[in-house]
Amino acid sequence: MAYTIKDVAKRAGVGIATVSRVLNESPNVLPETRARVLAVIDELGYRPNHAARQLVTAKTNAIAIILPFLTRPFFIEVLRGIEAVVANSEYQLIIFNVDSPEQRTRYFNTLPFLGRTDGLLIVSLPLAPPEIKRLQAANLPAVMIDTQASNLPSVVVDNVGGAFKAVEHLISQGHQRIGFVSGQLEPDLGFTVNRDRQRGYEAALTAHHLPIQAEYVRAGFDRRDWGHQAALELLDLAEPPSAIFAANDDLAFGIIDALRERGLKAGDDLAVVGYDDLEMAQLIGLTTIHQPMEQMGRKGAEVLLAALNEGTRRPTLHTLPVNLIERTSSTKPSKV
Amino acid sequence: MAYTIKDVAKRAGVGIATVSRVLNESPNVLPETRARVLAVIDELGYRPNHAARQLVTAKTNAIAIILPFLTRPFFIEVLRGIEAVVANSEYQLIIFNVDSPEQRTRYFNTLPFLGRTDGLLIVSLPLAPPEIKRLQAANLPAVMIDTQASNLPSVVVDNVGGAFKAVEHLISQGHQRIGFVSGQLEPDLGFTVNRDRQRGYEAALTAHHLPIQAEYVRAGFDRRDWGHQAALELLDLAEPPSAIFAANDDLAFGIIDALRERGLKAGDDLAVVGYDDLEMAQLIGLTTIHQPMEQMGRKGAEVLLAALNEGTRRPTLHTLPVNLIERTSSTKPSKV
DNA sequence: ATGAGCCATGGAAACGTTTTCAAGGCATCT
DNA sequence: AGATGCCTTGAAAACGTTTCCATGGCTCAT
Repeated sequence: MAYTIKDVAKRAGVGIATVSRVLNESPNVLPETRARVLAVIDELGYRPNHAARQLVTAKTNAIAIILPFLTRPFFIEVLRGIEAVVANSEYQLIIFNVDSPEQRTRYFNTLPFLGRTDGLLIVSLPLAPPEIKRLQAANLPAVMIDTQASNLPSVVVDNVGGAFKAVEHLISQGHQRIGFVSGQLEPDLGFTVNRDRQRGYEAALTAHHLPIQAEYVRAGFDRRDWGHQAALELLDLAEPPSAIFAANDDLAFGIIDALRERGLKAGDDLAVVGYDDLEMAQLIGLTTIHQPMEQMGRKGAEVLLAALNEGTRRPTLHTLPVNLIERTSSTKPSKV
Repeated sequence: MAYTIKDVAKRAGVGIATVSRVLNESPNVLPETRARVLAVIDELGYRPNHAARQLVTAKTNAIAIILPFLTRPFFIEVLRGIEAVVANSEYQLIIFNVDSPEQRTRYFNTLPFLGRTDGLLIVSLPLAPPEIKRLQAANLPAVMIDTQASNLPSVVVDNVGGAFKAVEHLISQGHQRIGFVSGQLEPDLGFTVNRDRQRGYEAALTAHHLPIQAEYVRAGFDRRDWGHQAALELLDLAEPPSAIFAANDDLAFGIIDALRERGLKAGDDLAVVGYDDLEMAQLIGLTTIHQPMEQMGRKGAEVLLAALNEGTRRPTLHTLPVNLIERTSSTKPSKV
């Protein structure tokens, strides 16, 4: 079929080893030899066979990214950051989406990327110790993004601190009764975001000597319609909160929707703060915690590439900062 | 390092050919032999080496997807559909994002996926004839999604027809002066969406004996802020349009934003129709053309997999339907 | 009983590289 | 002039599979 290194060698009147040396930019090749070989390569349109190369070098030049819920904006942004970095490297990006606990288990049991990739980026999915052990046994460098493992490099944001900031902001606006709406606290796939943000919520209340009221905490699902429903439930309480902190922007959108349904307006009638700073948050004036999603992806990819190229493999923890973006959904309420 | 087929053969007391036969589910193996080999495989935790296998079979078990602007919702949805199908196959998904004309050129000139993938999914990027020729010369099956090539299987939606529907809807609501806001008509990367939708816009006007007025057509950029700016420009005309058809939802969001700035409301004061039916369109009540983005991805992936498995390679054209979703942004205007 | 044919199996070639090792040429130093 | 050593080069081994081909045992029909 396609030309092989042998064809090039024959045509250039050299041995295949010399062609290989030219291909791999070995310094010990006479300039004129190199030129001749390159000319033949160009003439034939020769391209080295990846599989053969991989077989002998045991290097795939690919890395895999494993992430859940390809549909959610957060993961897309992370993916973007990763892609941007990887595209500028010699590596290719193989993507594995996990949408269910079964799929997750299957992936980490069968390790389908083993032998197909040089490294692994794991987004948001916490790993059990035996799973980590298996990765390390397979000698597969891995970097965790938005989740943490003590013996793997990890890139995270401070979810507890971010939630603390959000709630503290509401308190500084004079709010005393602050609701919390989030997805499952112990979800199937083991994310800890919601739990962490709840912790930040509680810490902020406690720090300001406010009570933690169970009826103000609504943990349900990571879906907009849950935000909607939870907001209605909170509004129907005998003493409804005057502000709501949503564990992510999507929930906040649902909440704002519910308010509108009741003829209320976020900001004027009830303060709402979200988390993520999705593009849409700006559009509708949602106060929220900005987290550098794309940058998390970038950072994670950079750490992995560094590990691959330089062999560095210390399990460093990179914590990226989050900050509050004040918009109209949390302006000072008329009545406190 | 890892165990090889030789280790398994030796330990099972068979030849390597027999192990290979077991691995590949060849029928001509005695059940007891098979069982013995499988036991050893399990015992050693043996896993076949991909590179070696690829080298001899010339099959990679991977497909590549090339798409622009990983950040835009449309492409994400398509990607989702593709991923869903591919995940259930034996193939892995390698992703190439192209954000600039240079990158596009580089990809299609160097064909970095050549020899690394068995097939190609190309999203939205039109291909020049020589590029197609090169793909076919390399014997790389490819399927186009949201773009069309006469000699490659293609999955498209009817953009002209969709735009026609949108504008016809506005006309049926009594509108006579209808603006059109879109991104570049001849963009760098060669998309034809905007051009196609403009054609639909003009066709609808003509079909209903309405004039095509140049000042009502605002082609600029595929960005929300352009929608914003274009809307303001249209409003400032001596005789502003009473309705605007936006070539995509994102532009429509910008338009609605601009209206709000002027104290106007989409639907009440000026009708707005978008295109895409993004999730957010529902949230803000935008009338829009729904296109089955995820399904396009699914269909494209299915066509490619069929081509790979069955060797079918006819350049069939699959056109998916679009339909109008009526919401509040296009309710009957007070004054016509 | 004998030949034909089938089935399970193993040996070995082939896939296309990289890399090791040996060798030859040439310049430099003594 | 001869020895030393570096630089360039090529032959061949190795990587771990699949697959072709040959072989031997067995069944079945004659």
